[in-house]
Amino acid sequence: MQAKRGRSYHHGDLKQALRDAALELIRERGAESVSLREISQAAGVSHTAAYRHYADKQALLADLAEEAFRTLDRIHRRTIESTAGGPADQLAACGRDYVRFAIDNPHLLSLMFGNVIIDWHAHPSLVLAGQGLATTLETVVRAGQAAGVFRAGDPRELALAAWSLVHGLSSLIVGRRVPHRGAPRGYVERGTETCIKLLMGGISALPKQRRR
Amino acid sequence: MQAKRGRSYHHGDLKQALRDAALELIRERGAESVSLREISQAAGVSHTAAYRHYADKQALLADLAEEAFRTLDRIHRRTIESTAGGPADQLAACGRDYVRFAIDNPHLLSLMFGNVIIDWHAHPSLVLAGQGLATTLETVVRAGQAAGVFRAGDPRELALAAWSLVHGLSSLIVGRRVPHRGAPRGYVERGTETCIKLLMGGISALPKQRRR
DNA sequence: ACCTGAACACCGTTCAAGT
DNA sequence: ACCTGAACACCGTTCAAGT
Repeated sequence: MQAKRGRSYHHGDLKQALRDAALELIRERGAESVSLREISQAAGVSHTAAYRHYADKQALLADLAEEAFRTLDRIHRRTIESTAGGPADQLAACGRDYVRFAIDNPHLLSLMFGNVIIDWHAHPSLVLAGQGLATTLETVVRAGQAAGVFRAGDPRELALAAWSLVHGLSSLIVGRRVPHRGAPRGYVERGTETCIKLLMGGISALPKQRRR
Repeated sequence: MQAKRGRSYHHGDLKQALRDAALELIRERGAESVSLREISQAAGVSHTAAYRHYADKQALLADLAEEAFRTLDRIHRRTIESTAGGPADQLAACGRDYVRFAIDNPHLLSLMFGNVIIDWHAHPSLVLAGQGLATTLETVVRAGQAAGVFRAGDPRELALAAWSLVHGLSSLIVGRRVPHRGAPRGYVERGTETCIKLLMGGISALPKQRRR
């Protein structure tokens, strides 16, 4: 976490200072409402200094999105590690993690999945970080199939279905398409559990009577 | 479709001309990349003329999003009407409609669900159009429960789960988070069917052995 | 090597003025 | 009533210049 070179410039590490400033502003108001100029100002440099470290504004946003993808993936992997009940419980726990991450970081979810970053393919390491998230889910699905608790089929497609469910719910909550405030207490929580139940019911290899 | 007043102004109906021009530009390049000035230019008026008909750019975008919500809802209602096999088939058909709409109109889906429109609550008729979409799905879920083919539970939560699944898939496809081009032929189609199957497996009231 | 300041071509929005 | 054109305060980005 130290500057790689001397102290011949302002911040020791302007790139990290820009990241920090940008992340804070985006967390508050969303990437659409934050300009590169005010990020630079918040980092204490002139409005063109960022171009020494990023090709353009998109590159800075892509860097932050990449970090967010890796953070969420790390949360998933830790949860998988610390959940003892097998793949079904692990997948359900990851789903809850995902929704909680979205609720706690709504503007980050938009950055990761909205089209703030226009040309996704222009940022290969971002693509990789996104694929990492998908791969982790796929691993759990494969484990569940191997254990005979998840139904047969292409694991990538089953993982996609699981991802779609929790991502769709997160996206609807964050976008306020679903009553959030002003809804009966615990509505989001119960909606999440209903989604998880639907996922478990749909992915399970066991007949319905056997479960729970 | 006629101008409500005389021909004392350019287009007969500038508001509609603005809508048309905006919709075409957004379909091509996405709302984030289209300016109000070029929409006005495409409609053949000065860059401030739009303010006679919309409070600001957000209001124009909200108008288009509202139209898109109503279009998708109309598609759903027609599908429900023309699908004979009962609520399960109707819900599955709506899911396929939803994903197809997203693939055919990626930039519209972003407009409807991304955070291009910053203050969702500032546009009450847009909120209503969005709720209409949810209500239609809820109606099918209620019908399925009444017929005993869908499991018991709060129909709003079950409808939310169904919506989440197809919306999440659509959103991942449109955002290119899931291999689209360059993927094995029919990957999206098979992924969609896997999602629908998961939905049906999760929402069904019947034991697994009885289905299909 | 790293940062600044002026400059350029754009934005969204306002407002007085024209018909 | 409807539209225009100048003006304002912003953008992202480029580039010559400073240390």
